[in-house]
Amino acid sequence: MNVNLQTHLTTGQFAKLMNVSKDTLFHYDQIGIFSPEIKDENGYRYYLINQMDVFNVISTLKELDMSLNEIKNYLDRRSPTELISLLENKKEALERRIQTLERRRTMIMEKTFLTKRATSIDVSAITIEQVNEERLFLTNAAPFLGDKSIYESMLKHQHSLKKHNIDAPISSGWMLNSNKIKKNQVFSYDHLFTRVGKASSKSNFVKKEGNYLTAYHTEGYSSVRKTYEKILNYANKTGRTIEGYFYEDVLLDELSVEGYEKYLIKIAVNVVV
Amino acid sequence: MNVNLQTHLTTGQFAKLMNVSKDTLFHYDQIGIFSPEIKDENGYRYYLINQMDVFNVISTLKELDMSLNEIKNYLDRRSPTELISLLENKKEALERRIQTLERRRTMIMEKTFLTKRATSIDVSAITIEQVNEERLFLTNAAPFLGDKSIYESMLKHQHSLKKHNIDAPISSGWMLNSNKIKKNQVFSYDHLFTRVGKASSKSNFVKKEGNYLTAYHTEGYSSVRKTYEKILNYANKTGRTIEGYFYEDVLLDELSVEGYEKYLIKIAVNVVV
DNA sequence: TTGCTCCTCACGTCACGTGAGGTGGC
DNA sequence: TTGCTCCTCACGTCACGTGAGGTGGC
Repeated sequence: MNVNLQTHLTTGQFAKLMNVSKDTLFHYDQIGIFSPEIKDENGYRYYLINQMDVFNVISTLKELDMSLNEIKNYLDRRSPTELISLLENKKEALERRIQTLERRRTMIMEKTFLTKRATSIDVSAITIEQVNEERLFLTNAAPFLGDKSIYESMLKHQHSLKKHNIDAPISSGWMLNSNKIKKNQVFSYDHLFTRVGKASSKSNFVKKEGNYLTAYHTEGYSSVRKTYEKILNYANKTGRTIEGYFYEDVLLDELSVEGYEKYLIKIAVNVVV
Repeated sequence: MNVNLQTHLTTGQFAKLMNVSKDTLFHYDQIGIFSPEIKDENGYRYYLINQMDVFNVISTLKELDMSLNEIKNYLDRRSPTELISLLENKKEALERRIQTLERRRTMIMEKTFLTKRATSIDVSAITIEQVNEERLFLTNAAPFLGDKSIYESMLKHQHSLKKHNIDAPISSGWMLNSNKIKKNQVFSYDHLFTRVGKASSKSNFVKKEGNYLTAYHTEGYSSVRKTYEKILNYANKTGRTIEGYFYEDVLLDELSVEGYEKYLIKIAVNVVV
């Protein structure tokens, strides 16, 4: 056999060069998608450097989410025109993928920020926060008739999000008109909101910038009303006027704590100082 | 059993809401990572809307490349501080991922462009092309002593790329000092180059902008010298002065054609008009 | 009753990974 | 001889997917 170790690479060498495991090369040989140029009598595989090109093609196509079978099929009928249409398809897929990952990245950063703040917060304090404008997507909440209406509202909100193609949302919460609390009416939410990012066209409501009277609730949803009233009392005592909606946000959720009772809920409402 | 179809979702409904298959939910139930809140006597599963949160957590972590087992482990010991360190890790992984995909996107666009042009080229023509500056990463080619030195050079180039962390390169090729061709010296390449994008700090050579006398070779590497001489003759005949390096690029490679003999090779050299 | 959904096995698949046990070249 | 690399099975794994065959509610 004409095996020159200067120019022919063993399975291990080629694997190293291509940043894959030897098993991968065995596997490719076995399914017939990529075999060494030379097989010695003793069964040793020898790859040529120029096989790198072919291997790179396979890697590239694989990273474009093609299965080995699809790749094999493409390679069997490859041509410049086939390649162009393949690449144009893949380009779009890739861009969608990148967008998803970008959104996920914003989500992660947002979540990290919120969680960090949540761990350093004095949950018993009432503060005034300067808040920037935010774009929200709202749906109406069902009139409150027990847990059932909460479920209904959430379900409806989810379906709306799906319908409007809002995926990987940043965060969601509830809204409640402050007049209801002022007038001591029945405690029932008006809207569910989902933050949609500044650039999004999906927003149907703008939460205006300004000063928000903010408090935290730590004892689970069932007693959340107490904190609404705490805010109202505080505003009355300090002579401030509450305006618009209460915004209810979850700072610590299932990602970091287990069960609704441990959630950290933030309640904020615009005040005219 | 207290099953209320208004507030409890069946496996199918929940699957639809979460954009996954029913099998996924069965699977999650089986491995104990995510089970329905309620199992009826007849074995029917019922999920609560608020289980969406938990499921979303799993989806999110999965998209951060965690295995179901890792996710289960994290969920079992979750806490705000654990979450923060997890997210910070994942953020970096995500950014590396996005970068890779971005590079791949440029590569795809570049490749599409080149392939499109390659299919519309008159391969027998010699033309003068206006070319922008390009940043290259060079390694020296081994002195030509047959195929072996070609392999050695390629191997060395690849190892250099790996060493300098240049992955997903745009395209590579060979360089040959035009004086050698002019003086009819032995045909042997001087460098291998890899394009590294304008912003990269990895470049160690700048291919200058200017007019490049360009021809194409279609009969495989072994006879490539003919086209070099064709260019030289053309320059002499038209009274142009050739300068610097010949750049040898492959326009159609294994991605679209099978085998070196079918490659479309582009050869270009700077001319002072 | 029909059509749709629910269930549980058990086996398949995809792209390798993981030993186990043995060979071969400097 | 030692250490490293090569090989071939065969079985495992991960995250489901795919029938097959049967049940249950409006």
